[in-house]
Amino acid sequence: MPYARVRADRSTHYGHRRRLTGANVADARQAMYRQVAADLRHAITDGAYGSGGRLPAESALAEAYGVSRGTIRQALSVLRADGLVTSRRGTRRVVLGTARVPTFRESLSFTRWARSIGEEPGGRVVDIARVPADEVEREQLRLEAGDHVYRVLRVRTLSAVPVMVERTVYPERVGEIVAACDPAAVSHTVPMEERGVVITDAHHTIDVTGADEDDSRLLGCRVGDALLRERRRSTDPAGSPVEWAEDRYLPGTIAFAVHNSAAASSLSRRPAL
Amino acid sequence: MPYARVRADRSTHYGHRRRLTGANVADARQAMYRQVAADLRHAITDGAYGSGGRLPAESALAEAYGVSRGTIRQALSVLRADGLVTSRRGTRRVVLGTARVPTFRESLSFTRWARSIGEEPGGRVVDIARVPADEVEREQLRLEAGDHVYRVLRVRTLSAVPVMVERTVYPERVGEIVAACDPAAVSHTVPMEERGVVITDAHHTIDVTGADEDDSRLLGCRVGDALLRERRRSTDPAGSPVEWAEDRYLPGTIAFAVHNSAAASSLSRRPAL
DNA sequence: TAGTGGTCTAGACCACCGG
DNA sequence: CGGTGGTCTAGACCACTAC
Repeated sequence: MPYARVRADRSTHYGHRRRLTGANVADARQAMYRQVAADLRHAITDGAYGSGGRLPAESALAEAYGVSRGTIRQALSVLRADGLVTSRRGTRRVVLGTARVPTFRESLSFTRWARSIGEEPGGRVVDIARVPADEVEREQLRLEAGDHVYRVLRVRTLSAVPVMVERTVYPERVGEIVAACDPAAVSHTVPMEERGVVITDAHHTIDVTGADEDDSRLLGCRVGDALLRERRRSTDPAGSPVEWAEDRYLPGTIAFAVHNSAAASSLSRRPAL
Repeated sequence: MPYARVRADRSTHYGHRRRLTGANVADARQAMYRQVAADLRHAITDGAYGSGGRLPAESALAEAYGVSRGTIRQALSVLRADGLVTSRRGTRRVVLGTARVPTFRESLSFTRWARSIGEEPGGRVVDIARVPADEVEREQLRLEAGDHVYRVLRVRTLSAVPVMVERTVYPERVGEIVAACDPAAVSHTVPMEERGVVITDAHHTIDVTGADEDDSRLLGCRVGDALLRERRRSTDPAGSPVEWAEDRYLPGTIAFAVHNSAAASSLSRRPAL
């Protein structure tokens, strides 16, 4: 009975408000559909339904959680986007996989990601400079001619072993925060968040490139050796660019995992320039 | 006035049904929210709002399209998943980018993708065999011991130049379709669809690997040279695995583009094995 | 044919952003 | 403060699947 969890919480915290209408039931702590989604997610990754198994009907879930069918559907759409379940007319939803799906924040921060898999992350700023933005940077960060950016070159480690070189360009207001960090700071994401810089969207391009002299020196490979490259433009809730980054990984250290579906795509091939 | 388009279509096809209740208005051809999403998508990629510009309010769109706010929100959630717009409480949605986002089907089929960018795709089956599934294949395709699979080795070309080697494993019912194709058939996806094999979900893992002897011979590179690798497990609407594929691209030919957001993630790093 | 998820409506209250 | 998107409800009809 996976859905007992949320119900218990709710009768404790909000039970007396059950009869109220509108959205006042939610938002108090977290949206109801998120609680339901989290609950079902745990049930699925715990194998409560098995791989290829069927979920209860929406109507059954609605009754069990004491919410409307719309709220249940909202919760399930989260799980569908993560690739945990399919759905189609006529039959109950089917569990596609039981693997845990990292949160968005884990997917953006090398530090959080490393810790989530039990590794010891490290980082060292090799070079940082405040310079006028070039044309590409102005385009990517949506800046005006004459605006300045911070360019940061940094090597990232797992258990003290270098695995990735990170070249990030920040608009001035964000770069100032990074520039104030200790060069050996493990995370830049955390100080940024503490200063109110929030990332809600990211565009990624993944391909292969050859190591240059910086890469060679920092990663201990030869110039020209192939590296897995991720380029990323991240934006805040207002849609303003927060960073433009190019990460280069030693082969064999990491892989990128993506899910897409007819309902929500998000992955595509692109000609490599 | 981007939203004039759908309205015109609708008054032509369904205008007389406007007053009906329930979902009978939709489904007839395509869901209303999909029409609205497609219309807004075109408006955005045509630059009608500019990059960083604001969309009309949901209420305004609802009135303009003659549908409820819920339907508009459903349409906008599609665009948000594609990374075309942000959204947050308090302000209108903002356009994140104006680049066209490929459809899910384009993202799965090398042939469709190549044509969508104006390239001439080709393919040649180098080897195909029906064999008992090994342990990994049984796991990936959710098969029983003793079940057979088809293993297909194929080289893919753009303008007759080899760019990718494809190793695909199919369960028997799908493999039979592929085995019946001309070895030089440009597309396997199309015959599969004609026989009722539909793919609705795909899990991808992207990393770098070294070329083996087959890759070397077919792509004209040296053994050990780095290739961009995509491994993919695709499932049908019922959640049954349809294929398990490993594609290896010559560096510099293609890149993968992904969007993710706090609202709908789907991208993650993984330790390489 | 019964049960399922897909689509749509009409209305409500709220948190949040900006002027 | 008004306007915006976020959340939730209650109900309806339908397309589709599986038996």
